Amino acid sequence: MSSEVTLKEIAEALGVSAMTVSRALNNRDNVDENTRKKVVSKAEEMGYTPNYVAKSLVSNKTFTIGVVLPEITHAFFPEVVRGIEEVTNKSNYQLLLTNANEQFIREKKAVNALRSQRVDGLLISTSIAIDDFSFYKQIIKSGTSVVFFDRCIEGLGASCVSVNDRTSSYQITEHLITEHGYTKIAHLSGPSNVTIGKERMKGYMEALEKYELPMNDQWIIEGGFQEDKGYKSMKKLLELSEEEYPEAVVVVNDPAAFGAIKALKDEGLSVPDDMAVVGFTDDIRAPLLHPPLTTVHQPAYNVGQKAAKKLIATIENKDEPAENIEVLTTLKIRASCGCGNF
Amino acid sequence: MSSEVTLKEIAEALGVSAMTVSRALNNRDNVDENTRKKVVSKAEEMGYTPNYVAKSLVSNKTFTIGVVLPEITHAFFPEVVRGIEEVTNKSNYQLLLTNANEQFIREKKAVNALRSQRVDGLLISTSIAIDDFSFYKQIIKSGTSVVFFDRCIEGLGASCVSVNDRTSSYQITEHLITEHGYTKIAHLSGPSNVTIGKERMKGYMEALEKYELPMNDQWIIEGGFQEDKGYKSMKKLLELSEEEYPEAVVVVNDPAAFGAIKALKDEGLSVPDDMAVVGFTDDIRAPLLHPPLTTVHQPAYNVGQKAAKKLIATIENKDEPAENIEVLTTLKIRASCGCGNF
DNA sequence: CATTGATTTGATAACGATAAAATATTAAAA
DNA sequence: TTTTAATATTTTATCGTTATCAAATCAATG
Repeated sequence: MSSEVTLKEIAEALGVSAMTVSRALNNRDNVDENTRKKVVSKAEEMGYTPNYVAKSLVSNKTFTIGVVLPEITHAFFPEVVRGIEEVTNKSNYQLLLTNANEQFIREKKAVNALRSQRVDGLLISTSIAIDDFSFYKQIIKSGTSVVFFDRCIEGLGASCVSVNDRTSSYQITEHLITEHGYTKIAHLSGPSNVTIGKERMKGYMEALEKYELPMNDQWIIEGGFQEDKGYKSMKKLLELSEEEYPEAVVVVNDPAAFGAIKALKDEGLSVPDDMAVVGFTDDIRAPLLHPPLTTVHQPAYNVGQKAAKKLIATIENKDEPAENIEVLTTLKIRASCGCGNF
Repeated sequence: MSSEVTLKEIAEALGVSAMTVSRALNNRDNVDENTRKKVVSKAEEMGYTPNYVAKSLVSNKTFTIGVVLPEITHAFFPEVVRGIEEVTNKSNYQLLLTNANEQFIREKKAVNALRSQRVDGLLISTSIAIDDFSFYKQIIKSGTSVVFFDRCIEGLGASCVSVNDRTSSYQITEHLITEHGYTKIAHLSGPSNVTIGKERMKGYMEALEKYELPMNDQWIIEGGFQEDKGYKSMKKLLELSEEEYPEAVVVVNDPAAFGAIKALKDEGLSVPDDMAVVGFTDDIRAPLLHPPLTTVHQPAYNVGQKAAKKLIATIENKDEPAENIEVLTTLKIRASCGCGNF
């Protein structure tokens, strides 16, 4: 960052001690009003910017929060980041943003880097494929402030902000059953080792159980969160004979639902007449689809705000109790489920 | 961040000096292989994470890059960030992300904060409404590495990665003229004090001049980059009498075009039959619109990559010459311009 | 066995800021 | 004017790491 002006240089220029300059610039008491004015104007004149690196070394505080995302696409996470941003900005924390790209190795690397940067706390949405929690267990035990969001790891004593995945998934499945009378309902799931994947699957199954509908292993296809994964899963589902086709499909999220719908269209099938499709996320593109996608609206911005607030509270008060915060979703009924008039 | 293990503590535990531990962990020569092994395993055992804050204080290097965005919506910038991210990740730099929310005061605050954090360099896309460049002039003169992207400030000696806004705007306007024979073409512009706003306006005007079409002040409406701004601008355009309506409208970017189309629909007008509309950005939603939006595809990811690469080169070699890099766009011809078959 | 040279380790200072303790200065009270 | 109290300033040490130079250890050579 080039050679910057230091306190000492200002001090020398004025013939006072560095300490006095420090005091003056930080508005502490015990500084003569004249001295303060002289110092402030000199600092301005010399283009002084305080060195937070040095400050942090003394105070053991960086006013920096590390954010670990599993992906940065157009959909959910940028919106969460906006929510985080709004809160941290008000409290003068800076965001160190990292993207693990759905790989736990990169996630680990990112977390370690952030810890080395001595961030004051971590906001983490964990990548898929974690089976070993010892990494986070140790970090949390070491006293690091952590708040998980969306993709949480439970049982580690850290707070968690998520969406009521299970009940939302239940509700949208229920909608297909009670409003449309579908009895053959499939599920294109996410990876089973990610909480949200598991939870959404559970909600789907609970709804089927409740209404005593047939559960068919061939109708449950494990895939992923991306469009191409949804496409593949649907292709696989369509390998069944036509008589075995379900009437409706609950897809784990919107991007995957986009892929699934594309697969249906590629096969010459129509949505929702041949097969109804519902998603989860309320991606910005969902209302623009043909037909507009029925989905679960996730208040991403709100998730970000809540997580950031909780983390800052935890940072600034070590006795802040951990809690699981569930942000509530709303159903967005559009046309892809078979509802008309859209 | 809680109490962390230090070099000294490891040193004491092993009965050696801190210096030896430092050397061992940083793979310097002049360390006995046995000592190194002992140190490394002890560090592992004690859960040591190097304190980059202290390291930075000595080395005057933070391996951190500050990014200043004018907004974080779903469209262009998250994609740019992904591109930046890809490059910085490979070079082990961390990203400090800030959002100025289109306000220069916040932008200034963000830049100062980042400078205080002693970032190694800055990637800046400047907010609208800057009339005074002295702020950046001083920063660049102080030796700070800066690369502007998308919304550049020229003439300050800093590199800049942008899109060929003027010629792209020219081309899409030309398309309206030569392919569709429109002679009455309006422009909903961005704020005139932002480079990209100015450039796109210029391209539009050059096309009109080239083809000797009438230029009408009532057809040039200054607005902004957001959907609501586009909506308002179009409403204003529609205050003209119907005979004065243009046949086509070039909108400064896609979100504003979405707003403009909404305004047209609200007035009962159809796109493109009553009025053709084209945008700029190739927002993820553009192909999903009714009708799909003809627009200019901006390689956002590529802009991010190029900007990050240039910045890192500048950081690591102070003699790296400044340059203006123009990333080329492509026309995305869809249906909103009047082209059929979509 | 002393000498040389290489290798390995240690002590000290420094990076830029601040906390805490020690002085110095000024103002108020006796 | 002296004493005391209040205010203002300086000095020293410290945060965790590394650069630099000094010291110690070791191996090889004559």
